[in-house]
Amino acid sequence: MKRPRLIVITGPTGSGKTAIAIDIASRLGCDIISADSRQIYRGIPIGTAAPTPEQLAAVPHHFVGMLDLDTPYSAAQYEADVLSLLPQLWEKSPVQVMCGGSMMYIDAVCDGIDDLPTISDEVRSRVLALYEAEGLEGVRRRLRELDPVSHARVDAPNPRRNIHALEICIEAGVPASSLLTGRKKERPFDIEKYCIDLPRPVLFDRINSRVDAMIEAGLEEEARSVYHLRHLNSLNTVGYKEMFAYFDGLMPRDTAIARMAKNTRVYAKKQITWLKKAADVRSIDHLTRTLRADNIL
RNA sequence: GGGCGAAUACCAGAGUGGCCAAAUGGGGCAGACUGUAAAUCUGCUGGUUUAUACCUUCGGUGGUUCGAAUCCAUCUUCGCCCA
Repeated sequence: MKRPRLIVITGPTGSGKTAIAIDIASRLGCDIISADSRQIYRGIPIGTAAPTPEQLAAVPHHFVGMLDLDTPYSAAQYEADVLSLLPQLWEKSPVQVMCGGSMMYIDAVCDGIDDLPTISDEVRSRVLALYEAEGLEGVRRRLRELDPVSHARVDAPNPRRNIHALEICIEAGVPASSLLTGRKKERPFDIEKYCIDLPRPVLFDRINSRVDAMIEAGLEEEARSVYHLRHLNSLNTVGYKEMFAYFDGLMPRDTAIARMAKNTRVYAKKQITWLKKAADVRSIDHLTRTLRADNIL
């Protein structure tokens, strides 16, 4: 019996993943599992370049526009959700397509991440209080007491990482580092990763014009409509941050738009860096070639 | 024609005798990443393959000085003001 397959299509933002994935999925007759930490939210389709209603109608999508903006979500949650969904999808087709640029989400599904406790509100606010009272130093000090290994390993000047390590220690009652196995999880399916790799000037041109298109499509209105929720993590997102700054009078509109494009380019670069490190990613051409050979494309 | 002011690295902009290859911001480049990841954080950004080292830079030229981006003279360009 053949193992089911998961075809992962990824690449930096603006590289054209969505269109390619839809093309391929529609020919394969499968669904699309979106791997995008922002398109998963409802109400922000323009700024996140979510698939259009037509695209959504062409191929069944999962994890798009699924959550309210105030619902917390995470890579681990995504891993669990995808793993529980996949068996149902495979009943329809032995090949499924995952598409997205949230590299950590993709890794969570493909390689797994270690089981860590969910941080309770109580622990979260306790650590936050410590951070506010004693700063990063205070957090680092406490972390060193509870978990010297993490203290040494965590990116010292990074508040979020230190806070999180400490939260895990407190929540779990054991050192966070003791919970990390560093082992890849075995999956009962084959995974193939493909990446769209455009020349940087081409990619950056696409990003710049996509920002203009978003503005034309009404990004400003969309951002206004969620402005009251701006403190939420789901809106700590390129496109919205800059618009909010403009609304708050922190910068002129033109500057906000220019920064949006710039920050999108920076984001793309981070994705490229992540992709460079991944050894198991092949070029998208490889996929289209094999599909053509099989007469699917 | 006269008076004043300005000229600094990719850009903006500090620096006004030694601690200056030159603050800071922007932009650019590179990287980290195990439950907020479109997040969060880091490094580099005159040259010399490494450098607590050397070399070349602060509009041009010539001086003063042990030592100049910083002082003087002069030239050039730009801005403002008076004709």
